[in-house]
Amino acid sequence: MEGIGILRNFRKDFYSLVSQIPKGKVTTYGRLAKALGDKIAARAVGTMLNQNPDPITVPCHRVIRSDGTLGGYGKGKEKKKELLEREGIDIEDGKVIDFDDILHLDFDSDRPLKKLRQIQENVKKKVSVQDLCGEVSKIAGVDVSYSYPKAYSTLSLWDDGEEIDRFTVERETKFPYIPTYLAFRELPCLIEVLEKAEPKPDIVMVDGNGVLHPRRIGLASHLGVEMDIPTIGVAKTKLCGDVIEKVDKDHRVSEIRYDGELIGHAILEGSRAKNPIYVSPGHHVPYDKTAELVRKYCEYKIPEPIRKAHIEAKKRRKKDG
DNA sequence: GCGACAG
DNA sequence: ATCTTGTCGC
Repeated sequence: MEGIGILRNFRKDFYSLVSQIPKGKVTTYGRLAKALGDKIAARAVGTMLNQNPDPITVPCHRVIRSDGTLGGYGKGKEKKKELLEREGIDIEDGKVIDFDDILHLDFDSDRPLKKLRQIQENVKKKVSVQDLCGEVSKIAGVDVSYSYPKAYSTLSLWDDGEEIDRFTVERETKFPYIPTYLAFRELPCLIEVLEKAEPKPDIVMVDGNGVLHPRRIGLASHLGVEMDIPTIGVAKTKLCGDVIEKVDKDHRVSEIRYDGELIGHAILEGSRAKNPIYVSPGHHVPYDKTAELVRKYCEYKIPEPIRKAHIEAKKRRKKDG
């Protein structure tokens, strides 16, 4: 996989960025996200600060919210306030005063997320929704469960409507969850579990999007190109796009469009399901075949291969995680 | 307060 | 994704 170096060092590089904030200055979650290359990572910034391995060299107390309020702190907000005031920062009514003057902006960063976007653009060129999966009998569903920093990836293998195998692999999480960059977190896990699958599935259902993505390169599509296998993306909530027509018991399928372009379908199956799932081609599977195949495997809201994988991965996490 | 960004 | 008891509803 391209950009593996970035993935391995992403967290370390982030903590180095935080260490650049000098005493007497502050920055915001969003500014740090921008320094990483994409403001969408603001919440991931908060999560990583929360996992700060060394508060001595990584001054996460100097990261506050864009409205001047302090935000969270591992040892409590009072401790954060105390540390900031000790560094000469004025706080009134829980807000930092004279914000602009002490805002640290000039981070020395190579903006790793910008590079990852470039990788996505390159991979996207290789995505195809042409039918190359042929006659489908063997289907795999994959899902990943987390107990930081461990990741448990489970594969559920089906042949002719019957589950024939199910197993889990364990590895370290190297990259945080950042919306639209999910592939860089889960791809290593999914590739590892899929390489061990025997026999090889004709098609893989992934817990995440395919081309239903702002850059048309979600996890399922990225995985499909990376391993050169047919894939389908199945998401439980909507990442982007508009559901054209309301889905209910009578209208179980609706197109999802983004900038007027078809990028997937909302599908409501399973008698107890209230909200739809969001389905899109990953690689080498057309839109109609994607929707048809997913519906066929929906006993409940989520297609069975993914559901079984999901339950098993969670079980493994709770057992030895 | 609303809207909201896969896992 | 994870943190988490009981509870409401089909």
